[in-house]
Amino acid sequence: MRVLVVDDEQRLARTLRLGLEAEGFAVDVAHDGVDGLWLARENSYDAIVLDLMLPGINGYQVCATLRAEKNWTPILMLTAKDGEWDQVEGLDTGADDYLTKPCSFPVLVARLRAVSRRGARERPTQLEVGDLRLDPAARRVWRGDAEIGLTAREFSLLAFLARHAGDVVSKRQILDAVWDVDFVGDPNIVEVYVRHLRNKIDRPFGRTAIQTVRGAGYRLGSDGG
Amino acid sequence: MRVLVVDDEQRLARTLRLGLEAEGFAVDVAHDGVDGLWLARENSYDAIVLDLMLPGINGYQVCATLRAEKNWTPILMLTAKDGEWDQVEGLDTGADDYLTKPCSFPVLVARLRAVSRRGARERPTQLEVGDLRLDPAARRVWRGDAEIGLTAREFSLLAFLARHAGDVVSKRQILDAVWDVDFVGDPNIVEVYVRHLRNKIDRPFGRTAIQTVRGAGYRLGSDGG
DNA sequence: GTGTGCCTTCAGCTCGCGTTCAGGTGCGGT
DNA sequence: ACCGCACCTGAACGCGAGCTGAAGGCACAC
Repeated sequence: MRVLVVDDEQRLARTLRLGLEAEGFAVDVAHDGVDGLWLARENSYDAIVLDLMLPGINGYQVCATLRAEKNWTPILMLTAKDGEWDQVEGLDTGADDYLTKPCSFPVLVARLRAVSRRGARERPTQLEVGDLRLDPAARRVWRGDAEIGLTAREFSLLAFLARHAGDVVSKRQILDAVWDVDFVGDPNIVEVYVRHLRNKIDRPFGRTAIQTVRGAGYRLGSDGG
Repeated sequence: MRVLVVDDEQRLARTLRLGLEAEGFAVDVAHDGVDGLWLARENSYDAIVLDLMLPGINGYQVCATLRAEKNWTPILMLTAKDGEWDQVEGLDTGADDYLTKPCSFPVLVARLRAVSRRGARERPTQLEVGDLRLDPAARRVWRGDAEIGLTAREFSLLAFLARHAGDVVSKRQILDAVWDVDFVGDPNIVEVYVRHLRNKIDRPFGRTAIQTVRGAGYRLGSDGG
């Protein structure tokens, strides 16, 4: 779970980062609207926590800009205002949920989970690449009619490749998405898991769906398999 | 699209009426549980927005009463932040969705549409997964012809799994839905209850309807049992 | 008070999974 | 032809997710 926190209050931002990381989120932080917008564009987050009041461009504008760019990353808006329900009127910037500061941390985490889950639900139910079929919700994979058992990591990796089917994805991109943005350790782990996958989804079927692009990364293609 | 709003806060009810009408809904408003119940009985709505805290009879009772009367109109329950959840025993009141106040208007509309859409395709009185059958209203469960006695928690858990049959649900999702959004305590409780359930609905029948998906959660499936 | 049933906590255990490592292989560059 | 680097391979290891049995605590009935 990757989360972007955009808040100019250093102390709050820091608290959020630490707390969310403790909850198992991978957290990026931006301290103003420009940085936040840039990070949101460059990366793919599961959710964005966005403070309304920001130096430079404010939360509304960040949100509206992203939506205008067809970026549907779930956004949880933080507002210091009282009068809570006033937000109801005319607040259609495209945020998925609102929270009034101060709010309790468990509440924020719960809402964040709800919001990102809802975003996830709107993604395609099934992924298909050639005769390879995977169901992210059920966490199941088939090659033709044969179901294949994968471990959690193997599944995450395959799902990531499938979402970028036909494209080359670098080892770094894979580490960021399947492991953690700040993964430290031997990148060889990717090769190891690619091998596991090939042994399960390719070799038994005489296929080569996962191709190595030397010096660039890997590509999942329907051709060759 | 006819919608009934039941809320005793005049200002909020007014805001909702105007907003929803602007969205093209036909809106009726009731300011207490008795009126709400009466309107819900007399008319046929596509959805009901129901505040939990009401003078006289509360939202929970309204919901339970309607369900007891086999009225399956989709219900979107509104709760104030924190605390009120505690009063909702087992969280299985028969409401179709919950929303915590304050919430954004777009969110409310989206959820309302989702809920009424779900209701549109003939809400099943009973949940069926393979030869497992459960009646949420009566809180009874059968495997084939044999009725199985479950405790409140066991039933809530099974009902939640059944509503997401075929999909993997994480331990966290289960805690949020069956226990509380801000449940604190040993998540091991989920494993314990899964075990209880298996001992009652699977083992005696030589089935494995509840599958463990290591690193991801649990899945209730018709296959495998 | 006594008893019963349910919810929750805890500690011990097991095995699968994730990760690391130490070679091995082959492609690309010069 | 040679070399270096990127990638492949097989095995080994440590850990932690999930399973289990038991016991404590609480509410409710009698």
